[in-house]
Amino acid sequence: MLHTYKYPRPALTVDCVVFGFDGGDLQVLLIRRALEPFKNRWALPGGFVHLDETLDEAARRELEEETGLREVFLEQLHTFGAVDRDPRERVVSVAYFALVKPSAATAATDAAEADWFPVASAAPLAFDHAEILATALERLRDKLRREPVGFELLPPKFTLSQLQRLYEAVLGTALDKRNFRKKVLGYDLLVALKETHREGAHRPAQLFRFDPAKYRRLKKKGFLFEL
Amino acid sequence: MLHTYKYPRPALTVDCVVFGFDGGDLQVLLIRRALEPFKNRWALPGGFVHLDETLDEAARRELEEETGLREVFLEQLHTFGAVDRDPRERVVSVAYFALVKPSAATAATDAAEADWFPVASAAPLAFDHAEILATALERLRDKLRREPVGFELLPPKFTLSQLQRLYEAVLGTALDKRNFRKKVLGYDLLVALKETHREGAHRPAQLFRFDPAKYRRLKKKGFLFEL
DNA sequence: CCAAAAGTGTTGAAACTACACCCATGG
DNA sequence: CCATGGGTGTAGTTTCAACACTTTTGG
Repeated sequence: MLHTYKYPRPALTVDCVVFGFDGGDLQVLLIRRALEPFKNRWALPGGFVHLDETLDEAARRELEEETGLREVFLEQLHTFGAVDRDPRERVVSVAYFALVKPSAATAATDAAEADWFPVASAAPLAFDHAEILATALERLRDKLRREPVGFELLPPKFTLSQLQRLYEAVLGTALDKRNFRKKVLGYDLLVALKETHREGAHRPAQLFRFDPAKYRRLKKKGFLFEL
Repeated sequence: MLHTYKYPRPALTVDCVVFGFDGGDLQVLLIRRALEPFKNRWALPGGFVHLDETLDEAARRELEEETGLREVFLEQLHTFGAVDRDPRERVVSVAYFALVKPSAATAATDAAEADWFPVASAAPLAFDHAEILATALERLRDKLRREPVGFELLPPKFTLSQLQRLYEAVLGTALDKRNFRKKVLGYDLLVALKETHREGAHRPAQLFRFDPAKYRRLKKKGFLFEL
């Protein structure tokens, strides 16, 4: 069945910039394209928006279809509409950015043609996806400093050092250990667990979890997180 | 001529939230709709995206066509894609937000069915435009606190009191005069002019202008403006 | 006992808040 | 001369940055 309109319309897609963290590098999830154009190039997961779904729904659907990921932190990023961003025809793309925890991240690797790449060395990408990725990175840095979202990239139980390494990897700066701990704990958003993290030949580390309820309460009172 | 596609496509529009400041209230520019649906209701200026223009270009074109405004500060806000946001058919809208100086603002009033409303008391709006406006307001508050964009809502030459009133109107809080002046001048982004602003039966006020070049230089060095 | 990461306090500098009076003008 | 908004400085408090050593573990 064909669809006919009085005026021409751009095609509308969603693309997702999916970030993960392996303890060392910030990573992006990419899909190897099976079809032309840009056949065999790596690209952001995404696809066409259906008429009966919202943009958010389209992003989640495509993400699940192409990478198997569900229940991730997902947020609209920016809409890209350069006239020639797709060589075939006019395509406008609503970009999303997603954060996934390491547990989910490994699942994604099973997906057919998906793989993780350190953001620093992301191969040449299809379309304008390099630009989209750059925009997403900028936004992530901003968000990390102003909202407690780092936890979305860590396991539910994590150590302060893991959290610090994440901040350092994303922001690209070294942070002072004592000041970092003071500040983070000062917000009183982390609960110390009765467990420790043992690994390697050194003192075990205290595990914490993030308390989202506490954060919501604080946010309502106009509280501003700032790393 | 008709246009035919293999899969159905949403229509794609842009909508602009245009803010102005009259010295007292923050205002939005609205258009009275001439056609159904929502005939005679007030709505955000906007319209369909053409195939040969970027989204930014579409926003600027529509703005000029419907309000006569040109050369305004314009930035993409968010894309709205609820399935039933337009009762006729699926329409996805890329929302923009714009800041205009008082001089330009008066021009807009001449436009056929355009008028300014205090944001607080914006009449019932068409479609989901109230939601778009709310999102834009949130963004404006955020932006005003983190980037020096307030000047886009003031005349090229302005007094510190005008600037402070703008901040107070947008943020909805009273600010301490001395601290405000100290902070703003401390950034060294304003140049004191040799003119004063005389008005009313009191001491004339020093006029300033914003120095965009200075700001660009500072920004490159990782400087963060914060009111 | 050695290597490796976890954990912990203090001090000086800078930034923030609160606050009250004199100044220049027009009417 | 009076009403109106313009303009200015300080002191106490809080926040920030810099900085080095001890602890616990596994091998």
